[in-house]
Amino acid sequence: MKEYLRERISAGLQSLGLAETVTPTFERPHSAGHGDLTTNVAMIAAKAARTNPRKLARQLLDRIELDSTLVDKVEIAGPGFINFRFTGKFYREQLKQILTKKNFYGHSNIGKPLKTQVEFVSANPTGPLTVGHGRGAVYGDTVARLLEWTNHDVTREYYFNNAGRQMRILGDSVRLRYLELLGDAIVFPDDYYQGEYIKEIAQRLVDHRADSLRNEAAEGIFKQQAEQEIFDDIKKTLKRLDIVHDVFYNENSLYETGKVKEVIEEFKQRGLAYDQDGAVWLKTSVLGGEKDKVIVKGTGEPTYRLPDIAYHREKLRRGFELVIDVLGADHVATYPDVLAGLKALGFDPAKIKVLIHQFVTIVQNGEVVKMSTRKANFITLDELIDEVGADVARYFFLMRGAGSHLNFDLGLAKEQSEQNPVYYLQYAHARIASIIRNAESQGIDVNVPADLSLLAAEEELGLIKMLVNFPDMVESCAASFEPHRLAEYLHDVAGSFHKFYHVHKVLTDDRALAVARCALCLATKTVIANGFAILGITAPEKM
RNA sequence: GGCCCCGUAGCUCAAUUGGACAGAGCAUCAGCCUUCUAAGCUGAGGGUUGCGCGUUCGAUUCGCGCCGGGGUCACCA
Repeated sequence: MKEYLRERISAGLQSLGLAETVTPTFERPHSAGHGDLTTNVAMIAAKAARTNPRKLARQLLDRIELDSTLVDKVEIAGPGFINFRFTGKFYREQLKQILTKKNFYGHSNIGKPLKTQVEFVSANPTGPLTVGHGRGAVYGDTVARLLEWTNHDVTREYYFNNAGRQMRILGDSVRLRYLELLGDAIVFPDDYYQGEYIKEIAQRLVDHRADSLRNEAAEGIFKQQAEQEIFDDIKKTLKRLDIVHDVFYNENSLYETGKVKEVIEEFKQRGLAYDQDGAVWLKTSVLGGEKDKVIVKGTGEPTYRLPDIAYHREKLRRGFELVIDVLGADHVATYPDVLAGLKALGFDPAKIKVLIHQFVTIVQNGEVVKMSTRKANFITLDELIDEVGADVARYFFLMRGAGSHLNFDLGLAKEQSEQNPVYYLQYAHARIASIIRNAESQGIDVNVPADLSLLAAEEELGLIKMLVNFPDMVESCAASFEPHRLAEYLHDVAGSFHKFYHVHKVLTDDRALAVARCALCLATKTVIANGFAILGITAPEKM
């Protein structure tokens, strides 16, 4: 429809000699009184046309012809908006599309499919996932789902590092707890992992291996055991939220295959790296950065920058045309160096989109809880899911924009879980399912073609119009990586449905009308279910 | 101090990416179940969109300057 109007309006502008000044755009007015679609071309072009917007709009409309079976009414309103209202026929056709396409309604083939990677979570296996990780996990997964619905080929990837200082400390933390359980007197350093889970891992080692590990090194069995158990837990937690990664990429492999070394060599060859004070420096200052940065320390160990650049180079070498990194706000400062480094190596950084989500502030009993894995001061994602369930947890993280610093009051989340917005949506779905069951038990065949022209009431048309927006909604949410707008939209759909439900009885004695309303119910159910599929929320048949 | 996010109803957050009267939920108050699920619906109150300039037909949205909160600026990841 937009395409049709765009073509018509463009033709009109052409004949007025204004085709160069403006390309028409259309949007849905928020007020129903302003029609179904609106354009502001007349206001934008008015200056160049040396006339006032309303006059220009009039001239424009006089020069074009519109298909009256699609467009019911055109109005010039306000400062110069042109409002279009579509015919019932047009909407009935759209409604049929929903009923025909079912699970696929909202899938779009627009744009060329890109081989896409979404990297998210990527927490090192030093402890359980926290509520803080939850936001990135759910956000990343939902962005991946949106991209799948817009026909991209998506790989979900988890990047981790099982070497390095933190993992060494993790292994030694387990070793000390193990010795403690054996009755040895130990000194447990403050900067070691304080969590209970460390003791549990140590306990299992005692159970299975008794005191046979007394002289083992921290980096051996202790670290391995910890890594494995913690990783298993992380995967289990993610699975509860219906998040499954396709690839777990180990940072270490970049060293083993010589990729890291290659990158250093190449930087040096290009004159972008140099030795100084025993370290290797990258000339980030000539790549747009403020100052040069160290990529290999005096100890011979690289800083995070180097493997990150090597990793992203591999991403692009693996053929990904779109690479999405989902990062927490604490990583904002890290990616410019990585992108600059890639550009210097001859890769196109525009293929990489970095999505930053702000932190979740945890509030408990009116106090802000500072989370730290090492200090074991955290609320785990598992605890949250135990309390409120996976659907509420997912919805909670998705209902706000990624850029908002959201406050999470755990007590409130528990209290409100019975009255959580997600139930409002699920209730609409369950309600429809129930109506359809009743219809079938009354012998109404809900699948026969209905006379949709019977749906003429305000609440019916309002609902239909809402439903028809779904594909556009999916597309624009995917394009802007903003799942929260889909959540808002579904909330509105549910609202429209509940209103319709209260005003009109679906299963009336008028059989033809009942069938038509059932069709509307089924279409609504489809849109809600498809929206839930994108958000990763279950669509209950009963509540 | 430099850079990045944020500041909207009592609280938590939206606002179609510059559009028409700034909207939801929670909380408060008043109504609606002998009708398909009341986890629902209807109505009321609640706002100088942190403050001040500017850009233009039009600003919550863009620019500049303040104020306040968070993050980040390592040979830590």
